Amino acid sequence: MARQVCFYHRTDLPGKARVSTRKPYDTPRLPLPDHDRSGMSRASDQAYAKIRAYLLSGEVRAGEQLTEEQLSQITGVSRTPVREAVRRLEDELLLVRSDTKRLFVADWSRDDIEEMFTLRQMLECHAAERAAQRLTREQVGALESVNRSLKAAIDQSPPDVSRFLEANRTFHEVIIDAAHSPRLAQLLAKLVEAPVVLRTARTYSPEDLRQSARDHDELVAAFAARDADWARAVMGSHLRRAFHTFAKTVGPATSDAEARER
Amino acid sequence: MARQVCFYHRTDLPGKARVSTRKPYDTPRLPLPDHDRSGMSRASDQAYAKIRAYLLSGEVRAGEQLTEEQLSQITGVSRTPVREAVRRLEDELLLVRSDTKRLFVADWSRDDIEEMFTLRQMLECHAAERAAQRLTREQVGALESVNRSLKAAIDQSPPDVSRFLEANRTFHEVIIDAAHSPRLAQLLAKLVEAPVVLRTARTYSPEDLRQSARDHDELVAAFAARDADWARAVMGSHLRRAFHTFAKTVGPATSDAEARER
DNA sequence: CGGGCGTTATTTGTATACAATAACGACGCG
DNA sequence: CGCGTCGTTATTGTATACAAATAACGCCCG
Repeated sequence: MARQVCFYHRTDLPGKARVSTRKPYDTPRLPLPDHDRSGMSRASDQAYAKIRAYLLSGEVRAGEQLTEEQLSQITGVSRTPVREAVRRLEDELLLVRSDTKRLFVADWSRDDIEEMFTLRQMLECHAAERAAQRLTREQVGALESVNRSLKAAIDQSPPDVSRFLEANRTFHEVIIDAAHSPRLAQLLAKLVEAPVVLRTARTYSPEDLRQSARDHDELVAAFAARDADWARAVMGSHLRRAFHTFAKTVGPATSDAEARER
Repeated sequence: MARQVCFYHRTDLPGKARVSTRKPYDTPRLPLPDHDRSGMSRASDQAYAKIRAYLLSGEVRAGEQLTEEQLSQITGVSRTPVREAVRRLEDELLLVRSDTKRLFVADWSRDDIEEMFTLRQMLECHAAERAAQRLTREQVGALESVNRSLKAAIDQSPPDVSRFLEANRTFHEVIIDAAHSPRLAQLLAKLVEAPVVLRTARTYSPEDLRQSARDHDELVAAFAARDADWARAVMGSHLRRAFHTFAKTVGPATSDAEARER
């Protein structure tokens, strides 16, 4: 049980030499994204949250230029933590830099969105497959419970969309966690974050919501049966349909040849 | 053909109001990783390159703690660009932060490596499939040419490993480019970078190298035939074998249950 | 009227000083 | 002797000033 730790040795090139033979701080093998980090205290985290909220608020249009100075004033912190936050948002593809390092609000085309959904599907199907082989009874129970909450949100009138989205997010997170593939989780985090921008304009039809709930129920059934193939298949159709309901609100498809000219 | 640009409007909350109706700088839709960026001029880029070289040099051991101050002295720039560089290296999983933000050299377990190869295989098979449908005649020619260089590197005695690695890298890059999926490229970049750390200790058997070349030849054949399934299959076995030859030099596999206790 | 060129102003990049946080070590108490 | 507590030191985080890069503007010339 005693996790093997990796005793460290400070080479201390220019500073004072010092060797420690005791267990230091903590020695993560591979630390993985601070997924559940509660550390929202630091200025850069606040800046991140505020800028993100600003982008999702619709006050700012896709393609618009932003400056670090502006963001610094919006967030109330100096440019240093703003730059940190901006880097994270670039990583999530909500912000974008031109080749001369000017900052813009990302503008997602329909093809960009499809690409994103395709990748997400590929990775999340894999996650579902692995999860089916690894989920504990407790985790399956958690999924059921989350899904009850999701259905409750739908059954309200009007449906509580943000509660739905929250439950949906949690549902998928549990699966990804259960896949026990930290880097998979890391890659997915990047993909899942991005399209949230677009949800501002989204309207959710009750039927879409109910179909989602049915998909989740079937996923739970697949997990309970420990049927990896089933889980993968359901996850695949779940996400692919999600793309199409999403795409209906955007534009028609572009051919690859046209897209290449952009 | 005139790409539609998104004229921007500076809201300029606190500053001077100003509206421009002319095309500004440049308006990237989604800019995508500065893959080919020649911009290695800035201090943060130099810091990145130097730190990376330092990590690969073997002067520093996995699990060892580093401080921004040390890296600042090694690179000769101040902590600000060092922090920037460190963020990039964290992203590539060469560095790692503890939950209290201390910085460590990443320590990859065999399972970490397998996980990484699995993800890479999934994504790169997809890339090969797409590339088979999209590669131009010129690109196929480029692959052939690169592969000639790769074989030349092998046929030297002793084989020129770094030239081999360079050609190999280029070969895979051309395929990923041809897949026309910028976010796929971005995800793969993250995965491909990491294991390079481990190659310091790697010895490449001539037979492994030759098999790689044969795989590449078969890939080219699949591309020339525009056979997406073939390309995907060859890429899959190519990468899976790469993992096993890689793994032979590391340790035996760990069971998932054991791994969970770490 | 339009297009190139130098100047100005805006924006990003870097250095440095300082603040906040976390680890270490010593001390004191049970 | 173990273990919590507190002061010290090490390390990361933030603010600010300044430097470098680059886009905007006005000017001149064709």
